[in-house]
Formats: sequence, structure tokens, C-alpha cells
Amino acid sequence: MVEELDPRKKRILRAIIQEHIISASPIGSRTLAKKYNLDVSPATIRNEMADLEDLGYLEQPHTSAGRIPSDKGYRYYVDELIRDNSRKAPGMLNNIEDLYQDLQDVQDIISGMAKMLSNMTHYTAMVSEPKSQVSRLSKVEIMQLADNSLLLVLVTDAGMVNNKIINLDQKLSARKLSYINRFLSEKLESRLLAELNHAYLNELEKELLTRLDLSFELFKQFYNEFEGAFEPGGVKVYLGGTSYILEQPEFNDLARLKKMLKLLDQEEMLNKIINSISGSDLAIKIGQENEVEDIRNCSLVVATYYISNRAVGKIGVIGPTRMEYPRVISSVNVISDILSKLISKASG
Amino acid sequence: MVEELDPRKKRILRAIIQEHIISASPIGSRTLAKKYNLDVSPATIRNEMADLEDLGYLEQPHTSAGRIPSDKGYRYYVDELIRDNSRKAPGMLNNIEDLYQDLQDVQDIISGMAKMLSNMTHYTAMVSEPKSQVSRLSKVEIMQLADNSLLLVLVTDAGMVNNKIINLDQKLSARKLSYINRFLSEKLESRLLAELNHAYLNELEKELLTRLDLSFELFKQFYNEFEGAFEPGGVKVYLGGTSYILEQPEFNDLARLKKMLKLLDQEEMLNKIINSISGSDLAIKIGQENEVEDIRNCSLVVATYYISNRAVGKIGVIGPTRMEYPRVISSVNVISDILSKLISKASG
DNA sequence: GTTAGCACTCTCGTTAATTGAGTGCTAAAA
DNA sequence: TTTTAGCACTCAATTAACGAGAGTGCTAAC
Repeated sequence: MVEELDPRKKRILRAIIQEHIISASPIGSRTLAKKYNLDVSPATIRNEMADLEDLGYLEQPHTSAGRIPSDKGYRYYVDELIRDNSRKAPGMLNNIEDLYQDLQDVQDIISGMAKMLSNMTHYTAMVSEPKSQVSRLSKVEIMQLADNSLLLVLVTDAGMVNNKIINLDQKLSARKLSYINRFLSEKLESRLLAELNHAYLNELEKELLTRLDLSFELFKQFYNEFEGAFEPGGVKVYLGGTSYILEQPEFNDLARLKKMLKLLDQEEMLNKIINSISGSDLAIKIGQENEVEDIRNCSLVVATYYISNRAVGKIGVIGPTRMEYPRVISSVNVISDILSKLISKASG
Repeated sequence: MVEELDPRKKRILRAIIQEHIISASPIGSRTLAKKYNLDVSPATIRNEMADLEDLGYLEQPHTSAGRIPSDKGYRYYVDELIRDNSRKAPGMLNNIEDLYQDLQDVQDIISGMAKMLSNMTHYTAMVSEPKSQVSRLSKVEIMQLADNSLLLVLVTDAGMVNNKIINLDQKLSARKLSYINRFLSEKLESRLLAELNHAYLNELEKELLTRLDLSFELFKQFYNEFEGAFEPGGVKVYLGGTSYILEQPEFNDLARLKKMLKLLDQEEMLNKIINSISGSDLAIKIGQENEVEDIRNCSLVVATYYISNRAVGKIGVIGPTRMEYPRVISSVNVISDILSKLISKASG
């Protein structure tokens, strides 16, 4: 499928893609010959372009327009043609780290990094919360707020904090409460969230009921929250720079823009999008390669971030297929590194 | 400024506004005569329209277009012409309450109500978090997560929960921790947040330092969070139904749309918008009446919501001046009632 | 005070003409 | 054999012209 192209074809393909990234419109042989030093005439370029089209790297929106890169073209560009100056924006890393080092709430860090990434790339950025399935519960505690209301606090080793207010119809004595707390600590803390399934919680409930005559009420609410808060599909996705979409000429079409914005409004969709990306370190999905139908005219550049070397979440950028890949790739790399560091620090 | 209009003028003005709300385009005398039973000829209507224009209730986009309502026209409509069938959508209230009664996390309730309101009105809804200045702190607690990391939990009587992870360079003994907790409870709980200013916290710090040889570190972080979390201007604003803007023909203009979406991206702006609304129960700001420049072509319908009769937050709708006021007003009323109830319940 | 009639204005949508960028092909040059 | 120049052709996009339609303001009659 991926043939080796001769050097001239490579040069021409690269030039077309770079030009198209700038202009967002079809590129003709003439423009190309003028702007890039290819040392051949437009006619030759035309021939090469025809070849590249036959091979599937280019497309023609209509006869007598120039060519635009196809998904396959972008793919080739990303895999083969980008010079590796994209590894890292140098000193930057330290500066940003400094800037954000007093952000210690995990949620803040995440949404801050989403904003940062979108600012750097001028595309919309998305970051998913640390995945719960590989996290452990590091703290469970129920606090008394008032006679009939409690606060349940759950903390994972990824530093994610979840809380819920629970109202009871009866007062819970301090003795009972501290008993429950000890019990839950013992049974739940330092376990993988994935282990804490329905069955296990049910078991706990029975056990607790035999020891204390406790109404179902508390427990029911307790694990409603539990399952809700940490269920696999339900992680939050933070967005940054939604309005950058508006600057992309491909979204000058109102219908398309509408579709896109509606999409970004739906959290489940975002989840699907960002989680449909396989586990590799940096993944790039171009156009039709995307699983989610509605973004088949977009590209994703997504990296995984880590807490103490455990993969926990995704951070990435979504934009038109005509994307400034080198810059975006380097930014996503940088920011995912920073995110990993910050979040590892924050979660102790 | 607000003259009394004769009955026929009133009827015509109302008809024009209602028609314009539906069609979003200028209304001519002919259409009006046909669609509404006004029992006069187009010519008469033309004369009346000319009068209404002179009085400032109508505008003409250009000669030989129909008329559209001016801000003043809408204002008159809202104040005088809406029949009071807008008080309440009947059985609805109970249903929604039932639907949401198991939502007990305040943040969830708020964002749920934002979504609900936007679904009902098909405009963008905004809800501000309970204002902190009139809330009391009902619970302060520091929990140990690991040797050198703590979790600070703050709960207000409005049910708002805030937490922050604090990392220390030294280990804090259990004795010291429980001492601090008692101390903070005593000094802080059930106080108005407004009282907990820099000066007061400073005093506490000194007092605590004389009793325990505690590094500054903890306290510094502690009240960073404190001031950050509950500062007056910094309440969160939840949005619902952002994408409904796209359905309004007045935002078919890309430039305008862009401006609007950018605006909604900026939380400070949202704060400014929703907090610029005076304290009355239901406020309506039409076009130029808005303080924030960028929404001078929009209308706001905003209600206050309450926790146990104390005003704490705002909930409202933003849309084009051509807004279905009766329906929106009733929806905002209903939802703000529900929100008050739910949130009062949730916060015990 | 109301209405009919009429000339006038302005927008909007359609069609037609023009422009210009770009192609593919052929034949000559290298 | 490869490259290039030349030329006829295509098609989208812009502009101009035009007619239709909606609406107005004014005047004169009812």
C-alpha cells in the first residue's frame, strides 16, 4: 500500500501539502513551480501530480482545480516526510512547568493544560481525565456535615477527588460513623477501582448490615455515587479553545460548523473520540481513519499521559486534516510530558 | 419616555413583535393585515407603523423593507403587552423535580438545570454557582492521604464542596493534624465566607504558629486555596445548549457567530454578564440595556435562585433580542424555582 | 379618520458573461 | 527517454444585468 516514491515525487508531495496547509485551497502546478525551488517546469509537475493522484496521494476537487492532499497523502507526509525537527520546542518546557507548578488540583491542571495546548496549536484541544480502571482508591471517608447529611469523599491515587453529599432520613451516631469509616477504609483503600464492582460492593453491604443495623439508604446512595463517579466510559473530557474551530476556513460552511460544535457539546462523543485511539504513545488519525463518523474530515493528534509510568489518560488536538502536523505533534508531545510530570507531582 | 399607546397601536405593535419573533425578518403592513385580524386596511397599518416608528418602537432596516421592533419596542412588549399566561407551565414542575431528585451533588444539579433550561427554551442557558459571599462555611477538614500529602475539604452551607490536595515537605503527625482540625473547625465553621478575609486568616496563622511549630508551608497553601476557591468574582458559570445559538438566523453571519462563541468561551465575561444583573427576582435586559458591550444585540432573561430564602445565584437565558419572551420567562421562572428547591434540599 | 391607488425604492434571486487558474495532451527539444 | 513549451479546453468564482416581489409614502377620494 505504501510504495516508495522517487525523490522528486516526494519533494512535490511535501510541497503541495505544506502549501495546502497554509492556503487551505487546491494547489496548481504553476504556483508550486514558482514558490518552491523544484527546478522543473510546471508541465513536469503536472505529470508528477497526475501520477501522485493515480497513486492516491492527491485528489482533485474537480477537473481544472489544483490538487489537494488525500488522507493517504497526509499519512505519508506524517510518516515519512516530516523532518524530525518536531521533537521538542526547547526551553519552553521548563517555563511552562514553572508557570503551573503551584496548580495542584488535578482537575485544574488538566483544564489548564487543555487551554495551554489549544493556545499553542490554535486548534481545539481535548484532555481526558485519568482513567479510573487502572487507578487505585487511596482514600475513602465519610464526614458528618449536619445531623442528617454526610459528605462522602473518594480519592484515587491519581489524585482525582470525588465527593457527594448524602442525605439520610435518620441521624447516624458518631460511633457508627467512625465504625463505617474504619470498615470502608479497610475494605476499599488501595484496591483497584476495577475490582470494586457491583458484586463486591453488594458483599460489603451485606457484611456491614450484619454488624450494624443500618438502613439500606446510605449504602444505596453510596454506591450509586461510586459506580457513577468511576465508571469506565464516563470520564470527563476537558476542552480548550473551542472557538479556534471558527478560524479554520473549512468550517466557514455553516452546516459543517454546526455539526462540529454540536459534537463538541456531547461529552459521550468526546469520550468515544478520544478513547477510540489505541494505546500507543503518540497516535495520529487522519480523516477517514477515524472511527467516529462525524469527524472523518478531521485529524486527531493524541498522546498518552502517565502517572508514574502508568498510562492513565489522553491529551490531544482536533483540527482539519489540513493540519500543521509538525508543530502540532511537537506541541502535543511537550504538553503531554508536562502534564505527566505535573499530575504525578500533584498526586504525590 | 413610555407613553400610553392607544389600543390599536398596541395591537399592531404586539402583532409585529410576535410575527417577527417567528419569522426573524422585517414585517410589512400587508402580511400583518392578512395574518392578524386587525380589521383595518394595510394602508392604515402603514400609517400606524409610521407613527410607531416615530415614537421609537419600530425600526426600518432600509426604506421599503418592513419594520422590525426596536429595543424599546421589545421593552414595551415585555412590560405591557404580554398576557400573564406566562406564569407557569403547570404539571411540569413536579415531573422535573421527580426526575432530578436523586441528583444531590450541587454542581451536578446546577449543570443539569442549565441543560434543562436550554432544552426547554432552545436558547443558551447560563447558571452561576451559588455566590460565596452570603454563604457560611459549614465544614473544614484536612485528611491525610499519604505521608506527605493532605486533602483539604471545604463545604459551604450552600452545599458547595471544594477540595485541594496539599503537598508538604515534612510529615505531619496524626496528633498535630487532629489538633489543627479542631482548631480550624472552631475558628472557621459557621462563619460567613465574607468574614474570612486575608486579615482574619493571617491572625489564625499566627495563633496556630504559637501553639505548634508548624512550617508556613501548610498555611500558605491552605489559604491560597481558600481565597481562590471562594473569591467573589470567581464563581463558575455553567452553560447549557451553546449550540442553540447556531439555530438563530441572526447568527448566520459568521463574524457575529464567532464573536458570540468567543465570548461564551471566556468565563470572566460570563461572570460579568450574569452578575451585572441587579438583584430583582426576574430581570430582563434587552439589547442596548446590557452593560456588556458585546451582547448589546442580545437579550437576557435572568432569575435569582435561593437557598432557604437567601439569594445566592443567577439562572438565565441568552438569545437574540427577538426572543420568545413569554415562553422564556415562564421557563426561567419554573427552572429557577426547581433549582432553588433542589439545591436547598441538597445542601440540607 | 380611513382607504384605495399609484409611483417609487430597495432587496433578493436568477441568469449570463467574463475571468482566470489549472489541466491534459501533443509535439518538439534535450 | 525525459522534459518542456504550447494550446485548447474545463470549470468555479466573480461580476453585471435584470426582473420579481415586497413594501413604503403620498395623494386624493370616501
